[in-house]
Amino acid sequence: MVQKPAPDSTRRSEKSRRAIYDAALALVVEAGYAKTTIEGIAARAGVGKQTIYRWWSSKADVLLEAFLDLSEQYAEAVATPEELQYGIPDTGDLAADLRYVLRATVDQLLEPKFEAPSRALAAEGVVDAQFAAQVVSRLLEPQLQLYVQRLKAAQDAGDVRHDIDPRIALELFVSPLAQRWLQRTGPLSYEYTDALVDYALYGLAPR
Amino acid sequence: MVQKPAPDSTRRSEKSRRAIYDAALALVVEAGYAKTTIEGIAARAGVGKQTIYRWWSSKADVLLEAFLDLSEQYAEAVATPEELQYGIPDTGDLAADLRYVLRATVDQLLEPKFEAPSRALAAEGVVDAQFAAQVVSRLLEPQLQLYVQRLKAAQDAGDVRHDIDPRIALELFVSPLAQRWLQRTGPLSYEYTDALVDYALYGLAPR
Amino acid sequence: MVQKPAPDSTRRSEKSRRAIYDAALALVVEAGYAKTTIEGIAARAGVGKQTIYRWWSSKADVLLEAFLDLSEQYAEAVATPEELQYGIPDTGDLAADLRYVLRATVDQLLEPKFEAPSRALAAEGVVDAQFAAQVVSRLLEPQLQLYVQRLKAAQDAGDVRHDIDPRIALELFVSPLAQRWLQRTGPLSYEYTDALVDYALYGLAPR
Amino acid sequence: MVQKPAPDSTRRSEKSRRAIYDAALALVVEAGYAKTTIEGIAARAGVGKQTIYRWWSSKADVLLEAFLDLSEQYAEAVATPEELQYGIPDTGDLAADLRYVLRATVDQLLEPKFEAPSRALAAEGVVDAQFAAQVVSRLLEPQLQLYVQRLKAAQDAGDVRHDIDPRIALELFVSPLAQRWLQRTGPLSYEYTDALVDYALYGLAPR
DNA sequence: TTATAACCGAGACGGTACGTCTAGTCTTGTC
DNA sequence: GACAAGACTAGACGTACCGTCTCGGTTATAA
Repeated sequence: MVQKPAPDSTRRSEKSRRAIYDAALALVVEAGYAKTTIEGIAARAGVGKQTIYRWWSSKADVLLEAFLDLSEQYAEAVATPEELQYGIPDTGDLAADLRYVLRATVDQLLEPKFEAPSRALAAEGVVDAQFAAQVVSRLLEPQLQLYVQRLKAAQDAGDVRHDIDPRIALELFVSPLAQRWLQRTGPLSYEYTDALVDYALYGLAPR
Repeated sequence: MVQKPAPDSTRRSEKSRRAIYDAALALVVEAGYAKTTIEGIAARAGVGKQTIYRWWSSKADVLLEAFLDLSEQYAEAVATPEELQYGIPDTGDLAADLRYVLRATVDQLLEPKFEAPSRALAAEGVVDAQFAAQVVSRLLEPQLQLYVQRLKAAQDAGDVRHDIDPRIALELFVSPLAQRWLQRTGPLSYEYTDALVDYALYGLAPR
Repeated sequence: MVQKPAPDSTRRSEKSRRAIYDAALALVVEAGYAKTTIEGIAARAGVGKQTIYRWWSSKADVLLEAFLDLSEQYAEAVATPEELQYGIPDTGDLAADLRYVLRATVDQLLEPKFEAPSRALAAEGVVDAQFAAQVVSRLLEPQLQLYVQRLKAAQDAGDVRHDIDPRIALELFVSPLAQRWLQRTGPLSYEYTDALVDYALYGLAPR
Repeated sequence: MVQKPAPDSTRRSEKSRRAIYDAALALVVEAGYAKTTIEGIAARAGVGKQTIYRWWSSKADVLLEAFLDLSEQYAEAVATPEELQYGIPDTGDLAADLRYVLRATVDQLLEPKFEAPSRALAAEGVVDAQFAAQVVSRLLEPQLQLYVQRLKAAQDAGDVRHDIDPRIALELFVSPLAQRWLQRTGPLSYEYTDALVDYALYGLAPR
């Protein structure tokens, strides 16, 4: 089997890469993922198709990198210095901190520039295990680890049972929100996320 | 706008419909959703393309109906008479009942004949709101309502706080499983689902 | 080989046949032969497709009968009693008679209701030998025989050489007109047809 | 109206063009014009459909160019140097020259590789005025002009009346042959074409 | 006078081809 | 050698008709 020699990344055009990211994100927002095509991205970016095929293996791959790039830019632009380590606030009141973060997540999930590409990546991952591994390791898991850290701190402070696994525990409030958003099984609201925090922390069974 | 007259469903070929369902499901399992085409379904079913376009509006639409049909068949074939009302068991022990059902769900989620089409429907819904509404109302919500009923019974029995909303509460253990499966954010196992039931019922905070 | 039993023509619907003729002719005039379809004819005639397939073997076949019917109607409506035997006038002046008939032919060839179906039949015949045999025997040859008769009369009157074959001779003036019209190799005009009569009767070589 | 940008003909694949010509001609000969499809041509030529649609506007258009190309090749292969100017022989005996050429034409008209595509082009032209203009200007008229030249030479030599129009005169013997062939109104033979030359040159009326 | 068989309008069916669109590869000329 | 441009083979899209078939309904002889 003849292996195509890897392209020389030192000679890569930064301008083209940026144009491709912008075009891919814009098309997904404007036309939807299904109607976004490699040809369309190339045309909008003013780039040859081969330049896309040289550096990425699929439409989804382009979009993943474009979205990661967007997230980075966004984080740099918005975050205050103390949020730059990009954690979940720790005011000592776990419930309040979680309510705050989930409310912020709701806001972000409804912002079209994030929503459209996020959905595209998620959909691709649902159906393509290999791609899902990329999405999880580069996008989802890093975010979930922030919750793990906050929950571990809460365990140290005695606010969370010591026999629970933080990696599972976070799913009690994160996954319901994720599923409602992804599968549209219900509306998103602050009341909803507040309730999730309450139920998750104190359980469904009477005390 | 010119409206095509609706086809006469009384003259519809039952044989063709069945063949289309079978072909669609088989192709999704064998080749994957992305490589499943209307043309391929028609060819495999021994049917003209127009027969598909006459009765369904898209590949996803075909698959949804095929899957609903499959579920019906499966339910009829497998269910014992008392399960035929198709509920969640109520032995009086809520935790045990939920553990049982979630373990069964894990088994089903890993069965290829269910997994492949389920993922396809989910992925389409993630990206297409209109289709998602169909999936939710015809597939997901009916299943979720079974949990609502069981939780209400548990409230009556005093096993669940009276101030919680069952429709939200069920998400504490269902959504984590759904998300791990859909997005592949973690492995599925009986230990995992057992833990979910425990955490959800008794909360994360110490008693 | 199982032979389909011939349909019972005594029970045939005259109304449908007329409607089919009208629809076929109208569509060929309005939309052109290529865009005229059996389905279109059936729809316009308010007739089931099977009613067409029952009585005719092809689109061309329908059109041939429709055109023959039209010609009959036209002949009955227009012809004076003495023309009803439908011959070429014989005033004793062969050249004048031919000039008259060819001028009338030019007029008819340019009339859309005749032109469109005539062209369609001709085109089909060019490419389909079996159909051409129908067209020749039912449409073209009967008309050409009128020239044969007139030329034979002219031979008897001594106006035409006795050693010529009238069936060939008539082509000297008829075929040029036919070809100009069919293949559009030149314009049709009275001057042109007058010239044809002159050249044909008296030859190209100097006397 | 949005105009598709014209493709860059300098980058056109010569190999594909040749393959398309060959496939088109072969299919018309083997299967007939009606059963020759763009898809079939593409498949036989080992070419994408788009490559045909990029360079031609219709099946008829492909065939016209294929036939012109064939004619060129044929002319180069067969013609002796002196025939390469490709005229009608001028031995001084007009009648003999015309008899010779018309006999050769009969032979060619009956050769399947020429007959099938010629008929297809003629049939299309009968029904499509715009296409007919192409056929006439690129195929028919150049051939007819050869007769015009020969007849003008004959006029100079005193063998043809000076008051006749050669462009019309040639039709006296060419059009009958053309019509018999096209519309199959009669058999083709050397006796027939010889008679046409005789009648046309010396007229039908007695001398 | 009914029944019964054909024609009839309607249109669903298995197919085939249309003309368009995009995938992914390859080629050409520019920087 | 990366790049913009775009021609190439391949094949799916959704539509339009083909010619066959099945369905009720409506006549028009034959029982």
